[in-house]
Amino acid sequence: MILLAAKEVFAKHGYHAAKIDDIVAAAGVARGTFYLYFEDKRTIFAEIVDRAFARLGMAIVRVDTEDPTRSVAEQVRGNVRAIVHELLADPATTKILLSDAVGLDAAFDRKLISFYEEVGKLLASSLEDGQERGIVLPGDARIFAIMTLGALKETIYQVLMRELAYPEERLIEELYGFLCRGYLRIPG
Amino acid sequence: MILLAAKEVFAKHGYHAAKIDDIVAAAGVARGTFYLYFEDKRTIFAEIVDRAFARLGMAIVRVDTEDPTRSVAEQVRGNVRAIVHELLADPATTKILLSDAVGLDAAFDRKLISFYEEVGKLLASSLEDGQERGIVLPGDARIFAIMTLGALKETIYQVLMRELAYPEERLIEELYGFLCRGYLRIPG
Amino acid sequence: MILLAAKEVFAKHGYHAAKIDDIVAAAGVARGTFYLYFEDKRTIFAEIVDRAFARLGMAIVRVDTEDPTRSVAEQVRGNVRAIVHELLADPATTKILLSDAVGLDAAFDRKLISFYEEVGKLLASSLEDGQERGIVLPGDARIFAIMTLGALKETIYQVLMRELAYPEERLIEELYGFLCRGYLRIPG
Amino acid sequence: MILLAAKEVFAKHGYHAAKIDDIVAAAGVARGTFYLYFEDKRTIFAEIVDRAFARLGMAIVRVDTEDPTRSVAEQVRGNVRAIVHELLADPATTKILLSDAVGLDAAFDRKLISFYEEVGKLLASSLEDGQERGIVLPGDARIFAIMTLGALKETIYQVLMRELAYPEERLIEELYGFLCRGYLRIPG
DNA sequence: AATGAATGAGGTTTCATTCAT
DNA sequence: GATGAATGAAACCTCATTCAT
Repeated sequence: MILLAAKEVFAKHGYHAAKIDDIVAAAGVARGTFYLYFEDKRTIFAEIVDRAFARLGMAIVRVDTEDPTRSVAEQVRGNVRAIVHELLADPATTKILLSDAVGLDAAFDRKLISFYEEVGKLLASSLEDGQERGIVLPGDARIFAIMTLGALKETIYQVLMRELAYPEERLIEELYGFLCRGYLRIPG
Repeated sequence: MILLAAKEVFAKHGYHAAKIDDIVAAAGVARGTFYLYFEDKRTIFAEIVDRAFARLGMAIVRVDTEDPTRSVAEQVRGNVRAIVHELLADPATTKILLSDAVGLDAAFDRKLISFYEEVGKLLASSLEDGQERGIVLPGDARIFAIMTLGALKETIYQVLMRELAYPEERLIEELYGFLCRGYLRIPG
Repeated sequence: MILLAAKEVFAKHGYHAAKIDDIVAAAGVARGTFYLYFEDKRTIFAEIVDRAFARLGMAIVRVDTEDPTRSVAEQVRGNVRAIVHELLADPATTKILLSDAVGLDAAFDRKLISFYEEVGKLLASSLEDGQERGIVLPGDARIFAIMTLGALKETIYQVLMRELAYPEERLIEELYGFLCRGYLRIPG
Repeated sequence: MILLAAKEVFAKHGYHAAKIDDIVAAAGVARGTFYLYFEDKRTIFAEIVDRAFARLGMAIVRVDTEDPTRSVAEQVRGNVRAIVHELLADPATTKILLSDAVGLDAAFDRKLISFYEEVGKLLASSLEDGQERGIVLPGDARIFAIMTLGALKETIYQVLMRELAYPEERLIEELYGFLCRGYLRIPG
């Protein structure tokens, strides 16, 4: 399938270094077949990114602070787990999201920023919810959300790019712990 | 000066959309003159990134837990302040670092990863130092470093790309607070 | 029917802008079906032109200067009328003949020139006949034929392309008059 | 010079069969050089046609029926002579005008029709002038103009395409005679 | 040192045609 | 007979780089 082949090629070479020829060769179809299904290179790349965003969007569940069946801790961990799992399960796509799609062009930057803004809003509103219940420390929820997102993105990015050998569960625990406690205990 | 012009053009359009013509037009020199000073497009871009990395590298100072004149808190805040300031003082370069330089090609990815690895090592070793003194919570210092870097990068990235109106000092405080406490206080 | 659909599409868009897709869409058949009936795009276009030429060829009747039942004037008018009628009755085909088929490629140019040459020969021989009988002024009958053909072609071409609103009979009279008298009466 | 080379190539192969490669080969420059001076194939073709139209437009002079120094006959002959000369002097361009530029696409058709319309208007207004002075027979001057144009175009077209060996002066005389007298003398 | 006209490799895209179903 | 998914040759055009002046 062309989309799959394209995903691998983009992940391997990056957007610009990936030639249509590479994609069709990987897919085992003729050049024309590519253009039968996708308008152009940009379009298939956007398709890959959009699908990934859609999957990720579905992996994130709003935290319900009043849910009697699942503690907030469980729900937060669950979210972190789902996202980390989604990202690590398909490294090619994740590399595309975190590396190739970044700084592609102005229009694509807007798409990325827009997605992260949505995620940020969802997270921030959960955090504000938590702040009302005293579960979340006072402070700017929007920035909390951004920093959380950044910690997560960078962790996954470096794990993938540097091929760091951390088990998934370990990353989840570290991220969760970081959110709960930070790490600095400055005396006095 | 050509380098300055190139910086603005790269920041505005991104690496690939930036044409040599745009750069020389912005610099007010002829096309040939560009190649008198820079080997090629890649080289001038790398030069911009390398200089930025050098400046950033110099902004970061190893935390000395035994310095009697400056508390650790002060030193950490000072580091965060220096980095944030450096990044916000030259938004064009920062946009290049955080957006355009990402996913450019395999070689450039290595350069980026390598810089972040260096920064991570420095930070991690400070953290390990702090752990011995009980100032830093136990845990994987390398991951702490990565998450810290991610929180910082994403904050600056979104502030620049979304033109969020946070005063510099505010961002520093939020980042510092996040490192110290996280934000979650999960009951029970 | 495919030929009909092709005729309309060629007339509307011109040979090169007319895509096989447009033709089969207009004909309501699948792409493959087209190639069941026609070798290729060139062939169906040539078919349209050839049929048109055949019809036109049949519309032209050699003038018989000795026919006791129809005067020469009647016969000439009849020829002009038949040709004009044939051309205006099927504007799509006429546009193809006078516009799309012109300058298509070397081979097609030869086909056109060859048809016009045939028509010219027929006309010229009638004119020579008339010259012997004093009905046609002395002069180069071949050039008379060419100019007559040109006047006719241009008139129809402009009527079609500019959508000039001349009634058929009017055009016939003007053409006939032009052939009989020219229009200049240069004094002295 | 590229324009010259393009003209020859277009005249020889026709618009569509003429490849940019043919043009640059004929011009002895690299492919990129072509695009340095001309936007694309269409543009250089239009440039050739526009220049030809401009030259032809300048060759045509409005007939002044009151000019005491040149008789109307002289002026008409002069016009025919100028146009025929212009067309025969540069056969490549003329072939382009009369063959390749025809039916190229809708936009180009409009350009052609528009030029012929202008020429037609100029001629028609001269003819109307002549009608007032009794020099031109009564009748639709617009159609006279069209038929005149057609006779001229077709004559030149066939002379070029069939390589008919008529001396220039001969063609001028035949055309002039045709306009003055037509050729039919239908008895009774 | 500075220029900018010329270069041409390299990539994208189109669309007439084929052929297995 | 009919279909339409697949083909791939062919052509266009861009733009980083060179080099004679």
